[in-house]
Amino acid sequence: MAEKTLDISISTTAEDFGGLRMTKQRQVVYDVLAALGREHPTAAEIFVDAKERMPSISLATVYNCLETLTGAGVIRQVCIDRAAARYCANLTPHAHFYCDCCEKVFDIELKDSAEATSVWSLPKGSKVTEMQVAMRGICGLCPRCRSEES
Amino acid sequence: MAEKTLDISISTTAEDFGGLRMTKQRQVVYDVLAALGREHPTAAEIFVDAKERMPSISLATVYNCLETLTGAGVIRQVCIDRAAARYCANLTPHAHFYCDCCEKVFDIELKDSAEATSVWSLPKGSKVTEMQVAMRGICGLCPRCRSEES
DNA sequence: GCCCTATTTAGAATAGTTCTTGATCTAAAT
DNA sequence: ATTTAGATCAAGAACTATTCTAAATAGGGC
Repeated sequence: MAEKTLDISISTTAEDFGGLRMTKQRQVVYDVLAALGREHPTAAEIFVDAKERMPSISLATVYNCLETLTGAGVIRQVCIDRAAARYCANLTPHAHFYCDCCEKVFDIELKDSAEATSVWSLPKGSKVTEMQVAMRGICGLCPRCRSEES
Repeated sequence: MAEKTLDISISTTAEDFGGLRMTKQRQVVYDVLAALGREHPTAAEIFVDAKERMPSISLATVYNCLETLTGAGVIRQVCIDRAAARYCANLTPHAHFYCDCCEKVFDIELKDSAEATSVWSLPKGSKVTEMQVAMRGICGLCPRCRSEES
């Protein structure tokens, strides 16, 4: 599977994206996250992989980069309960499903032409800028999780 | 506003609820949370109020009680990003809205006859046992937040 | 190349939460 | 009433994820 790094590196290497520089460290952090695909790694996990590509990088920098990239809207932070924050490069509107059985985090896509906020009765005049939807249960995808169902 | 403590104290004081004892401390923690209504206090905030009713109570006990009550399904834990966990005694299916302007947390009810998961394309065979929906934006409810809108 | 500022590094500090230990309480059995 | 076993509590230590701090470094504009 080719690494999905082009989106960002072509358009922003050594240039600005939203007023920020795409530094080597930020590029590495983004690349690592994109390479991990749908795995939703934590900062510590990203740090391990980033260190392979750039041994001098520090954990604080990984945190800084993740914050910068999140602020720039290039990646998303995913918080499930109070566990360590996870990150993903999938920017389509989607929810997260944590499987109690296999302990993985899955992306759940929005149904065709559905609107994530549509089932909620929001007060008039309110404006939603961000939405995080986290579900927990049994994914039913892997054999073990299928048998787990009562 | 009368304190909404009866639900639990009548049925469970000194008795079991789900195999657990409703101890004085658990009762106090529940009462404090219920009395705070829709304010979504943190453990530390609950601790302050609980100490007024029972000066000997400790923070660790507040944490223990909150965990126990959450596990028993009597209250809900609400996590928004990585901020301190908040708690609420409102058990109806609802989402949370954090207002960036007034920094309050509001309950958002489900629309009539709507299903919270209905907009998401869940994999076949999956089973959702819990769902947390957190929105962030401007509530538009108080005057300041109304003027905040562009 | 030099200067200015943004960024990085490493480690200390912090906040929220969990863990540990011994004390206390409760319910049930004696 | 006493004993016993197990659950719960209090206090503080420990832990974890994250943020902060200060000094070093890097990169773009001149």
